[in-house]
Amino acid sequence: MSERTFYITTPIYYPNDKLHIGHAYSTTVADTLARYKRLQGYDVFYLTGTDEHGQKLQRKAEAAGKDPQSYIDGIVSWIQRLWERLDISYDDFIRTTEPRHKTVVQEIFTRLVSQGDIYLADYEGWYCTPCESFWTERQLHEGHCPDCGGTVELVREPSYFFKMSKYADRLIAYYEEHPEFIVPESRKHEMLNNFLRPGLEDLCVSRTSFSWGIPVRENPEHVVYVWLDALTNYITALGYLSQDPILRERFEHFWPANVHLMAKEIVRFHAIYWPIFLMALDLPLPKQIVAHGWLLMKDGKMSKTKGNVIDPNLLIDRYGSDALRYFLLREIPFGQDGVFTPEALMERLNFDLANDLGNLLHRSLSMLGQFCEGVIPAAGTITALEEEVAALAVQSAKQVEEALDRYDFAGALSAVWNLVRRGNRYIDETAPWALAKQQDVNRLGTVLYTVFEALRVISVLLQPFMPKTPHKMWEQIGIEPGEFTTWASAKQFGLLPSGIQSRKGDPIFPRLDVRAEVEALDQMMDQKQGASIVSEQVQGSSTTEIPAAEKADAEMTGVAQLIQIEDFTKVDLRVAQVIHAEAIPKADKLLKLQLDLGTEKRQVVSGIAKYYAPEQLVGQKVILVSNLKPVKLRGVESNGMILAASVGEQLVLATVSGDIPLGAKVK
RNA sequence: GGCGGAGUAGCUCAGCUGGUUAGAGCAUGCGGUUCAUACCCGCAGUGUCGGGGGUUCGAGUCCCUCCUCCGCCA
Repeated sequence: MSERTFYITTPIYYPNDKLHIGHAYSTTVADTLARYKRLQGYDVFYLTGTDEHGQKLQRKAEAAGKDPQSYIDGIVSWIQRLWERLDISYDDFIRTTEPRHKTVVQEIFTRLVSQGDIYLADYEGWYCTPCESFWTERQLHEGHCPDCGGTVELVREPSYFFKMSKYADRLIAYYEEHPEFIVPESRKHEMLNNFLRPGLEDLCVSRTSFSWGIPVRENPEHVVYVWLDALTNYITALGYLSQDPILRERFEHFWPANVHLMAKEIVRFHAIYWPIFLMALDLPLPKQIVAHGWLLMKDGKMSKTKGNVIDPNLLIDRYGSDALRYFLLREIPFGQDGVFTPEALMERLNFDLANDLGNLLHRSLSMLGQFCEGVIPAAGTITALEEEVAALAVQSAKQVEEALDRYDFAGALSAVWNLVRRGNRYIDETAPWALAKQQDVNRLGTVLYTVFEALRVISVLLQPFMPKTPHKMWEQIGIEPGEFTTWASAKQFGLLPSGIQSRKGDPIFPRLDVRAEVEALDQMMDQKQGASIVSEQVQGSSTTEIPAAEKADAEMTGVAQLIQIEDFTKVDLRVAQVIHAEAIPKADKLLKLQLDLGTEKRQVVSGIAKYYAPEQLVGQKVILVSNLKPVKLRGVESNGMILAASVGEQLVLATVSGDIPLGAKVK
């Protein structure tokens, strides 16, 4: 294991409802940092998860006629599916209802009681159920909850309290000794001026008004306060106080966290309560609390009632996960609020991705095909111009790191795009088509080599932000992930070997019809929740209860069972030939197939062993779903799926009716 | 009311510890190019850097004050 570790967390999300692009933003930001650190060679642990307790969830489940856990399970699997679709590379997903979390929280609570940091006393206050918050008399706004304006009820109950005041001075000192602790710094001032300096009140850390929580072991009518429960996920997930020595070791290895990432509204819990809990447990404090802004909609904060939420799945369906990630990271100045508008999204996708990056790759490959038979030439004489491009590439790589180190994602991407634009300009300046006409092979070689080397650097630098795009670029350029795609390789210009056979494909980002897309997106938002139901039914993955009103809404639109042509074109079907087939030991249904797609060979595992003997298959032409995410079946990697028709116990392979080259697209 | 942040080209924003003619992208106008996804490249701009005062040889960048917006708290 590497010496350098990097532990990063997102907040654990509250699964009372489906998530929106604001949550996707937090998680994407954390993912980008996790990927960046992995590329730099850090031993990274990236944690996300769900915060599954609380009265709100209990009531929501009741309203849906379900027990809380099964209600939550449905939403959690929806969330996990979303993260999968967004290429979120988390190392663990913690759910606060898991035993590994609950038992440790109970143990922590017991310990804090026994050392006197938590004590039992009477609590009286005004309670707002939707907000799960207690308010003092004077905090109320005309007798109503100052947060939501709802009704409050006077509650008196014996409760456990945490002695916050005992640790306040130590925390202030910690802030002073660690000026980087809270990012951005203005949040630190808020903490100091509003809470720490005026004096912390003891925090009520238990509830008796509902039962959906972690029971206090020595007094089970009490459940642990949601924040004490939720925040500790950051240590329970790693293995704090685990029975398993390997997990305990993991905790020692990664704790303290390098970054707790979150939106600004929960900074207070992370910057005050959490460090104090940790002090009481005698654990080191996290290195940084990093707060980002909100993603707002045109008409303000996202909210279900405003009907301005947009299901991230719809955007992924339409534009792809990389495009969505790019937009989020590029458009929102980190730390500030950003505004989501269909127009802004379209501009970013068309201008930056399609016109600048996609077109640069495409035009370069096109020239390479026409002038060099698709083979990357050796560079000839290097002039000052090439040196300038090379210098910019190296500089861009450094700027990306500097920007990422200060959480300036927009700045990092803009550094990459400087290089993209320089690439386009370089092509104009050198006019390879003219060089080809003049048959200036030496100069043409230099120019095209330089262009592709710049593209290689660009692809390497994009890895943290857009996980799929670099692979698409490499595939078309003709390089395999390896020594030319490492993070460090971006700082060296001239690594790309010559003689590579490129494989020009479709443009990696299609140019979009702005007007049509804006209209479609506006409509999606107008449809409110109906829109996400359509998406779910297409995916067939939801176990979430759909309220009747929303069901009716979906039925009225009448399109739930239809798919768009775009949905179909996402599936890349190819003609392939079986060149080898063998049974997989201990798997009576599976065969391991080697396929020839013309341009490449593929290994696919197929569940057709009951119907076909391996020798029957060799030579057969089949239809391959070529862009299916790779999986391991019985430990054997499968890169795609072949199509077959089946009914009952009958199954036949789908094939082509005439002669056509391998790799031909089926549509 | 207390504390903090922000106000820079039509729009979205960059401008670190004060230093030569204030920048980028988009939008606008003109021109070039044809390898490319009607794409790309060049040129042209416009800005009293919220208003006013001050410190300084010199301030968008520091200080004071006022206006507007936002955040946290009460």
